[in-house]
Amino acid sequence: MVDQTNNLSSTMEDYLETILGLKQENGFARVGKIAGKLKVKSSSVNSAIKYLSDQKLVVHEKYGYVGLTKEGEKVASDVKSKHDILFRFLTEFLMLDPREAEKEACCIEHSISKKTFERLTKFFKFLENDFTAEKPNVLQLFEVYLKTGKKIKLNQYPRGN
Amino acid sequence: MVDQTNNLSSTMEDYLETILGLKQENGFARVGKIAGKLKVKSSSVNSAIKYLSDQKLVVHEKYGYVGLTKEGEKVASDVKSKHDILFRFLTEFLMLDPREAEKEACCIEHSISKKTFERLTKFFKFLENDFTAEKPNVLQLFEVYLKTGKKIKLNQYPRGN
DNA sequence: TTAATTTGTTAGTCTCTTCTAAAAATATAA
DNA sequence: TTATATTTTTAGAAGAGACTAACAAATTAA
Repeated sequence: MVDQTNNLSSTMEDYLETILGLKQENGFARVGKIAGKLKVKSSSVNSAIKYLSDQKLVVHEKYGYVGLTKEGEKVASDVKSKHDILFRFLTEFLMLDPREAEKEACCIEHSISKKTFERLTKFFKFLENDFTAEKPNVLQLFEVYLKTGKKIKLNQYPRGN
Repeated sequence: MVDQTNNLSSTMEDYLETILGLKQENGFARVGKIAGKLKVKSSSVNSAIKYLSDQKLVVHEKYGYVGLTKEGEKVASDVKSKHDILFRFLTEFLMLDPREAEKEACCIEHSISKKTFERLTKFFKFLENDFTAEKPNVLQLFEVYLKTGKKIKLNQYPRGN
């Protein structure tokens, strides 16, 4: 059993997440690209990688590719999952501008608990496919409210679309 | 016009928020109490206060009370507003344990934008008082779903309570 | 009013994360 | 294959924010 007390700083989580992202986009990650994505200098990436290697979250041979260990990949994809659900929540539910939502998800992703993540996930499951007898779902009604300030009743909402 | 570019770290926001909280609870704030709330040493509070004084967000005479300037109070109560709406969201909506929700709100409060705050606020306004023709509202249905995993239809929900 | 206790301040250190500048390795072009 | 350009690494410095330890002021008890 490996030490599961992954008490990583959000900075380090960002590095892992970025490495995962680059691998998914390009098939590989390297120092310069990571720096570019995170808008830091390569030397900062280097320090981070050194630390993450010591933590057995990252593998890296000098001047070569940067990879994730099994453990590192788990951490990275957990963070990414949080990011994604937050992005959905901010765009689909609160109807924020995707660009803003993206930035904001990046911040919040490090702060939410597993439980909150699960609940948000369940909430989207709950909303999936209308389950009421009526057509319009909560989101549609909320959208109307945001636009018009009017709380309409289910039976006032146009049917048959 | 004062410089509104209050690009404060979350640490500094925490100090301001704590000072506001203590003033509301006890009528005043002082170094030791702030340290206690934030679980840091008094010397750390001192450094923070020095910085916040320079920023004209806090007033402090040696060995005396710590107060907020108009500007400082605004920042503090903005953060508190974010905290409160997040707490509501986490407890009332995602139905998280209040203790967990409290801790989590403390983290997220520094990451959410004004827009997100506004949208969350509007969402609660939107939910206020049932506006559908039916009794059960979204929250109640979601609660049932969380507990039973079942998506019930409006017309299957017991009436007349 | 002096002594004891509590509270606040100062000085200096440590960790984290960034940076710059310079050196080393690798990749590309001539 | 040598020269040039790019990328990576190293070393060292800087800032934010925490800490400890020692000192100073204020408060409380004798």
